[in-house]
Amino acid sequence: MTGKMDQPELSELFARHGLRCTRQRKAVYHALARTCDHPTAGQLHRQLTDRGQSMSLATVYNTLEALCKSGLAQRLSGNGPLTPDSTGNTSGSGSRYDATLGDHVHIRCACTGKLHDVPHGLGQKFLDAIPKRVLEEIEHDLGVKVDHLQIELVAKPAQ
Amino acid sequence: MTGKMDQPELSELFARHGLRCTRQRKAVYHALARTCDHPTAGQLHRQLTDRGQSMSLATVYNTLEALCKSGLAQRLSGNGPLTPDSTGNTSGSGSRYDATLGDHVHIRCACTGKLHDVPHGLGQKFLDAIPKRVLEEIEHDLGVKVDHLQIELVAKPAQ
DNA sequence: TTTGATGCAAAGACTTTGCATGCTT
DNA sequence: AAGCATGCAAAGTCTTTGCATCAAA
Repeated sequence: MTGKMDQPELSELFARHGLRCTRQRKAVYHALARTCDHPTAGQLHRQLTDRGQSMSLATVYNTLEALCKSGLAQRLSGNGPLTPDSTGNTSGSGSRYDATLGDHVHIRCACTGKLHDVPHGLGQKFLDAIPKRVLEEIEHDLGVKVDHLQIELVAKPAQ
Repeated sequence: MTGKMDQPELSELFARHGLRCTRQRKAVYHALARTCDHPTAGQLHRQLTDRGQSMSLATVYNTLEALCKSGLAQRLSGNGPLTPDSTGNTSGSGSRYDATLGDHVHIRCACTGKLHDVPHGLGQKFLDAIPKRVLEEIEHDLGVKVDHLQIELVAKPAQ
């Protein structure tokens, strides 16, 4: 799992991906890799500055873009619901980011727009059920090479 | 198919969904239902005004929200790539909208961020392959009710 | 030392909102 | 006639960019 990531490993990881290792990048990557919810740039920035980390919002954006370009993170579909939630937070808007590599399944709350990982075992069952044959057929018919899947279950709390 | 939608049908459809039938709403819905790519609000607005339809961008947004709330359209995950394409268009940014009801599969170009429907037959094969059992297991374990799936194949043109 | 990252602030894009006016029902 | 939709413009977010400064390699 990517959860436990201490300094030396991180600096190696960055080096392997051609990224300089700075305090800010370590902080952003660490914060991203540690959660299984999928924060927006703004949420990450608040989270980090609340913990005493000083860094500018622009740097969070730049860092996230660097991480995505180098393959250490991915940008997910953004838009949650349009309206601010009861606490006044506009929690749904803005792109969300994810440091988990490889295909996995997300679940989005239809009410709050929050995005989470489906626990690995369950998500894997889902992915395993997809026949490669169908994917190949789609690739062939449309003349494309499928790079990865993005699967989202939109769900409400059970009644 | 929803493609062929003329006036009287549209006014009935709106009425059934509790929406007033105005020139602008007909235009927006018609434009949305007619394509299988998934335009942003801005793209729709440009498309409509280019065809001589006069309407404000705010109305396009308001109309799309009304359509979504009444169940005639859905908002899709927005974010394509961050950078404007070669023609200077920032084609990827902004929410995309879809007038097709029910689950279906999208394909997104990893380069341009453009979103399209996977042709119905192929998409259906994909969806049919998902075992209900796994979905029920997820619902049970997480205590949720899955409303719908959002599946996106991120792909590049075949080499 | 060289090169790339950061911070700040400003610019830009996307989206929502308030209010007067007009149109559907 | 009543009430909702429209248009406009203004305000609010979210995101990117330019440039001077600073830090990693």
